Amino acid sequence: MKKDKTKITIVDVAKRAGVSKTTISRYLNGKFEFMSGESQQRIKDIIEELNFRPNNLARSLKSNKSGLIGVLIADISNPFSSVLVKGITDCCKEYGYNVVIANMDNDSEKEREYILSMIDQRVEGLIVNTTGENNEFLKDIDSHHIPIILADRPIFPTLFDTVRTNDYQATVDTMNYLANEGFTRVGFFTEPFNNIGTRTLRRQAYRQVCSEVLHIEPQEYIIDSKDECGVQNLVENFLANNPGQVNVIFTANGVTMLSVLGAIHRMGLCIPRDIAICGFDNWPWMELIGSGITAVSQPFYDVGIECVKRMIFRVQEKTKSSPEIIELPNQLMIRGSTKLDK
Amino acid sequence: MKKDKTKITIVDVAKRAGVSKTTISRYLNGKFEFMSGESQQRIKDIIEELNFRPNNLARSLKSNKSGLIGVLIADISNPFSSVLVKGITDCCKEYGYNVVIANMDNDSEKEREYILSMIDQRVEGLIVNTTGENNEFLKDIDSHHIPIILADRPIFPTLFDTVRTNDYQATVDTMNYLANEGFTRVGFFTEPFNNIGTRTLRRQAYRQVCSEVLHIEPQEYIIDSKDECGVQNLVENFLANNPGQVNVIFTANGVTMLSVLGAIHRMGLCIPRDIAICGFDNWPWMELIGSGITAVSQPFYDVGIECVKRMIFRVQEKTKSSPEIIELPNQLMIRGSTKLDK
DNA sequence: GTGAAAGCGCTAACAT
DNA sequence: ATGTTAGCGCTTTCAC
Repeated sequence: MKKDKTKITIVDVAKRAGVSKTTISRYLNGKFEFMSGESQQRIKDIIEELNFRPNNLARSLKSNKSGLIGVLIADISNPFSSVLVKGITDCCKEYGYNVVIANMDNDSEKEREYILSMIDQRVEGLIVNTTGENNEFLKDIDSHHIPIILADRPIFPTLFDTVRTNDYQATVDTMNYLANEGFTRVGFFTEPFNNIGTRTLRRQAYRQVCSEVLHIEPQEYIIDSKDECGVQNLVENFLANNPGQVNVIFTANGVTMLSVLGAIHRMGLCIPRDIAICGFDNWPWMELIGSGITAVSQPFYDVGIECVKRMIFRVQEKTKSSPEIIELPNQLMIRGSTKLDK
Repeated sequence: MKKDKTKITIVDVAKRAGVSKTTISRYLNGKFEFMSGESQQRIKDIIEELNFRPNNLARSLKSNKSGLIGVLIADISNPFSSVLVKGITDCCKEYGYNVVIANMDNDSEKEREYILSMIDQRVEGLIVNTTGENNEFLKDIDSHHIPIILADRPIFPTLFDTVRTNDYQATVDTMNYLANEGFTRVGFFTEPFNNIGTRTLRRQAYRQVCSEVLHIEPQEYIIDSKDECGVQNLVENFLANNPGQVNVIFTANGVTMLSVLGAIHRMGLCIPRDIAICGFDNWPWMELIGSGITAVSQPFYDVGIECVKRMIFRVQEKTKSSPEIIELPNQLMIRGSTKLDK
């Protein structure tokens, strides 16, 4: 039906309409005051007839605004990421931005490469779920005058706008809940910390409640989620180290939860009779395991939304204000995996 | 440490280095044969000193190559999507492309908007996990000479390159397995078909085995996964309709599986004693439900990879060849949810 | 109400 | 080995 043999430009439209390209440009930018009603209609028809679409590359070059926001995700296969990305893309659409996305694969080298590549693309801002290994590098990026918003994972001291969840408080609350429930030993299972602010915060909170409320030594187990056998050993260790106690495992994130649940399943243990468990990240399937897995539900979608809103604020502000931390509330979903028969 | 008060360009570098901008351009493009070793070193130093990064917008405008690939995802919150996206981004990185991503939210209107927006951005190709409602529109896009690759969801008749999994055969195989296992009734649970090729194919295969192997009437249940109550009713119906039979539920995708499992869980039924179940999409947590959920594992990561490879082929080919279907194999993961006591 | 012309930052003939 | 020049497609003064 429609055809266009070769790239058609504003000039083609202008010729066909018998006006100058200035007028076409004005039309494209909605400045209809500067043309007659006839011209306007004519141009409209011709654009449709030629199936013309303005070249944003050229527009962007002129205006120095690409309409692009760069999003760097530490590990996009983490289910957390897709919810975050959904929040970001949904909100960007509202503001008329497009999203360039990159997957770091937990590799700080890739993170650096991508950041530079995004700058080359002249993205107007960067939303970063950081691998945690590029703090210095990120600071340098500031010299490119590109706003950076950290998603979920803070960097200390606070140099950038950060949108995160109240992990510290949520951990404290969960630990207190466990203490009230009658648990006497809590094992903290986590992936390696790797400078990731979120994990570190959760550990701090865990330690605090251990010493101040439970009056026990922290018991921390660092797992390698790819090593099934290793995870199983750690679970065994935890149980062996705490005979006669009321034990519960606290996992620092969803990946760890999945690994530990796998180990428990292979070991044939019954939740919560043999071992209770709870942890960060809440997913629909958690309702389906036994009588449900107690979990901290994190508002990742909203984190995405808030990141974009802050980004827009930064892009529009005239004089640079100081970085801000936006903290969103987590919610503890209590299910059967931490309910003791009383 | 490094500073740049204002946007610095190739001209600034040229001035500082005492050469013409052509030479800088050559340097940026690695054409070192065209300059002395000294110039090369000088330029290198100055670029670092000024913290200069070439403006890709300008480069792209010149070369008419944005280095961008557009990716349209029907529903990015579907776990399937994040694996697909990971495949795509990983592979794009290898070929030096960046990825612009958009979430359709299963909305065909948004799909159209985004496609146009991507064309405006001059993406070099489009990878589309389509909502299934824009077949005509997609055809028109061809007039923009932009290669389109369909990811996972085919459109019939075949007008575009498509990378998908062998759903038809996998469904037939699974159905045959169920028949062999001793099941006499298979209920097919799915979300509305909505023109989505994948779902339609699975239904066809289901029907074929019903009539040719099991010699039963197909029993299809269309669920609304948001309506918990409704799902539960359908499961009850299925059981009520088939008293005295050996029943199994076959779910057409992961979302349906989750809904149906939720209903079964709330109804207090035991898998597989009261009801057996299996279906499309395999996720780690499926090992953890009872004695495991039998599922068809789909190679979504590889689908992503193949989409990009095909895209690269299209971008580079001189004369347009006809569309091709690339079919990747699924794998049936047999677990306890379909094992009958014998 | 409309147009001519300069220029965004870069690339690529075509010189020399 | 290096520079001059003419654009890429669009926006935006400034002039009529």
